[in-house]
Amino acid sequence: MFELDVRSRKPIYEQLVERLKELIITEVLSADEQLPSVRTLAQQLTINPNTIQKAYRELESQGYIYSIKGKGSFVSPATPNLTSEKIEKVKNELSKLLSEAIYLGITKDELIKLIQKIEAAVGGGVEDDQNP
Amino acid sequence: MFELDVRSRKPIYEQLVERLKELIITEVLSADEQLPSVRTLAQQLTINPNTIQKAYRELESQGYIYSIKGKGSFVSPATPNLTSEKIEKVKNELSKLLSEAIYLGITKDELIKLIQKIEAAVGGGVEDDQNP
DNA sequence: TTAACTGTACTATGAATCATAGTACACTGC
DNA sequence: GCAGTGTACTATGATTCATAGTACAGTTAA
Repeated sequence: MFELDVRSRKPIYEQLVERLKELIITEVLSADEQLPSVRTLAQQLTINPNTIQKAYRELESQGYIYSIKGKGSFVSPATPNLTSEKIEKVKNELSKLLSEAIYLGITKDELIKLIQKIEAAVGGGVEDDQNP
Repeated sequence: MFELDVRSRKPIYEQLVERLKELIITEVLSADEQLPSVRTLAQQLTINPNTIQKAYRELESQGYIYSIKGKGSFVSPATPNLTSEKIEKVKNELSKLLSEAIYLGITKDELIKLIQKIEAAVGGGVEDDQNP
């Protein structure tokens, strides 16, 4: 479920944040579902509990999960709250990447297809399940 | 022209790489145009020449610029050569960011508009100018 | 040729970050 | 109480980042 590259230049905790975000966004992890405990996950991945904690802290600050002392960490049910500022940031990163993609020869049509594919997979977050 | 944040967690040389890529992609810097020398730019930005060199080396390895000993560093005229592998990497990053964007509530229509806007600004790198 | 520029390649140093180890405390649920 | 949970520290070693300094090779114009 987690593929970590310990010799990557990208910090382990960042890899964890990315991977968990992915699982939450694609709804592999459902809302209010309990995540593995800091110690359990650390043991599974044979890394330090502090590293897990750092990833969880980051995810919580970004609104993707919430933690309750003594109980555990859980997937946030709704869209993160940091919306406006966060959205600007994502749009900004997206603009840079899209420019690079076009520069590298990826066509507009390809990009639109990519969006449609992803939208179908993610489902726009909120959906009524009227079109199964 | 260059806005560097020395206290950012993002390394200075990475900020430089990003910014220069942006200027090249948007054709603010033309093909074969000479970049400031390592020492000159370092003096202008009041940072170490080694940091500039690291950024230039990275840009050269990615195919965005080329350097000639004794002459200088110049903007590469064509699309980078690392295409296939590089394209896969960009597509991968793009997928993650697009998923996050959709999750944050940005609609497919907004994303398509963003693409069109960027495509107009960048021009797709190679164009026949048949549709002005 | 000389002088002044260019890129490039080293070594060394200090600061910051990352991951680890270990300890401790507060809370929950059985 | 006890075993689980999150959380907050300190400390240490490895790595990365940016700096300073030196050196060498190539280009260009005086």
